[in-house]
Amino acid sequence: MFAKESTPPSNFIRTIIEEDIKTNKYNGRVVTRFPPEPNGYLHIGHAKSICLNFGLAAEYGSHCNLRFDDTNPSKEEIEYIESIKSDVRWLGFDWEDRLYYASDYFEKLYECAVQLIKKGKAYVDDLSAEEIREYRGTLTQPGKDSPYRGRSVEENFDLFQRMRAGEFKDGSRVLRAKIDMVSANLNMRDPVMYRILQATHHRTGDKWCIYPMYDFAHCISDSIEKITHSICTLEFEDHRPLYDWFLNELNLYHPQQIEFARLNLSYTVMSKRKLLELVKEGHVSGWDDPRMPTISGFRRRGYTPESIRNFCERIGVAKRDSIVDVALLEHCIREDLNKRAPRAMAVLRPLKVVIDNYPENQVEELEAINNPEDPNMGSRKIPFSRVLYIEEEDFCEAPPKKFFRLAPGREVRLRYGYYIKCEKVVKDEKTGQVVELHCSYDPRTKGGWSPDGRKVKGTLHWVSADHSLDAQVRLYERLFVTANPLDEKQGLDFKSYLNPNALQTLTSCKVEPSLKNIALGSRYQFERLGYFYVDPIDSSEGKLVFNRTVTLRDSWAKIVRKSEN
RNA sequence: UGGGGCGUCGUCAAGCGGUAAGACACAGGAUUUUGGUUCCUGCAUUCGGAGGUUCGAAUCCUCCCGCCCCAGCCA
Repeated sequence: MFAKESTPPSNFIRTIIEEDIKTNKYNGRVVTRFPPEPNGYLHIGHAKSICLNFGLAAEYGSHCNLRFDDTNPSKEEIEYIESIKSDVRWLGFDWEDRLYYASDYFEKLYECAVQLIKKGKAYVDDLSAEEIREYRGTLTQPGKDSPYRGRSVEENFDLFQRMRAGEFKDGSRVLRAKIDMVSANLNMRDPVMYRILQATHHRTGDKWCIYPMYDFAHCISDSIEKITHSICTLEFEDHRPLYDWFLNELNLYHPQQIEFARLNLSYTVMSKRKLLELVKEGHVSGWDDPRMPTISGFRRRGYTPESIRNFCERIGVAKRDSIVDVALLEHCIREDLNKRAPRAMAVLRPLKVVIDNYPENQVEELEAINNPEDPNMGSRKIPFSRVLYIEEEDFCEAPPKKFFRLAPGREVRLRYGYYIKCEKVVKDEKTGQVVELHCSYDPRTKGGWSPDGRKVKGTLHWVSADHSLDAQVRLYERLFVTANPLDEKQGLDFKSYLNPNALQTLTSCKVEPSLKNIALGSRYQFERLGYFYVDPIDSSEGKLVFNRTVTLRDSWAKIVRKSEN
């Protein structure tokens, strides 16, 4: 693990940076930035970008800025800014005193625009949005010049000043770069630089009624911050000529834009728009619903920042579109929690077991190891008594082949307890449901060892009925039933692939008494079941609510699945 | 049918003219008081296809095929 972390895999961005350092392109500097728009919560795709940008900076002994790309007040909110900051921090990254906003640069941006106007490289256009679209042409047909393209520098300057002064209404005019209406790259067909928006900005208030567009604001913001490598996703590749054009025309410090493929994860969706839709339509409880691929969702699910960082490193960085198997993410969190999470016993679907030959009222304290992977975590005592609960699925009246658990007449081990043998099955007369088991125990097998060396095939987890604590447990599965919900075959909407069983809430779970006063947000492995997280929001004094982060690998389930097919 | 990208194992992904890393997944086996963990073993004679250059090609050239992105006053 450490070897892996100390020698990060090679990728094309690192190669570019190494080359730039060698040729002294930026005097050996490496400065990056993470530039989210505060219009939604961060998802694991952003985590990839965060790890990349902050990681690269750290690797080259430099820094990465956090900059909010807040140029569109109609979509952006303070709530998102706060969530983004806390998510980046939670992931383990630090922007120190370099928290920036594109809106901090509005005045500078305005000056740049004026400069382009004076250079004859920008003009105010009175065409409507629809007309601009028409004049732009199509993918295969060139565009044509706006009738306003030939305005004088003086007129453009005057109009632009009056746009800023609020003399015109929304949508009536825009400022455009004068580039090339017949360019094969649509982004170069006189892109809009400023639009009029009579909106209150979350930071600048009503100071502005014109707002810069992404292409104009982003390159200049990068330049102001002396970024060296401006890393963004593939869809901006076509924008690079424009990025370069603005900086060249303005004669500004010029960072290098580099594009990589965004992360896609199987069994989920990654676009903010779609995630917002799930939130707004109530398919999930919020942005931090543990079913969501958001950073806050994974946090609430019980994922650790380490596991997510490790995942981001393992998936690599490249330019080809891909869908990473969510099994890799699950592997990363299991790997982390296996080493760190203390073990405990919890019974999700309790089946009552009475040990008939165990003395009534007797209680024994048995020793249980907290984490077999880490002896330093010590051990604890768990009470054993005559009436216990075991997992419903650990008993089978007519066991199939390879079923090693409890069955009539069969002996199994209770973990850290005794060997018990099923003597009698009690069923509900009406439903035929097994409601209780009567077993006998072998007093010589205390702790789970047999002096005569006889072996049992199965070891079950259990809790003492009188000593156990009640708990609510939420079992989470994948949000979608299909690996690629965007593959909308037969015209099906991605939401038609939503997994109706992605959340199952169990309310009559029983957990061992040592979990009495555990900390909110702590993580446990419930033996044989999976890793669980104490939900910090819904748990309270005397009320335990656990979220299942991920199940343990389950080779028995695999066998069952195979035999079913 | 314009422009920009991309095609290496089921999924990610190294490789940059010297004869296909690694991870996940999967399949066997060993160990095991978690059917967990750990540990072995197997898993691309082949790099989208076809030609060509070369002693030698996933790497260079040519053509072809496929996939993604672009026609917001979103980012």
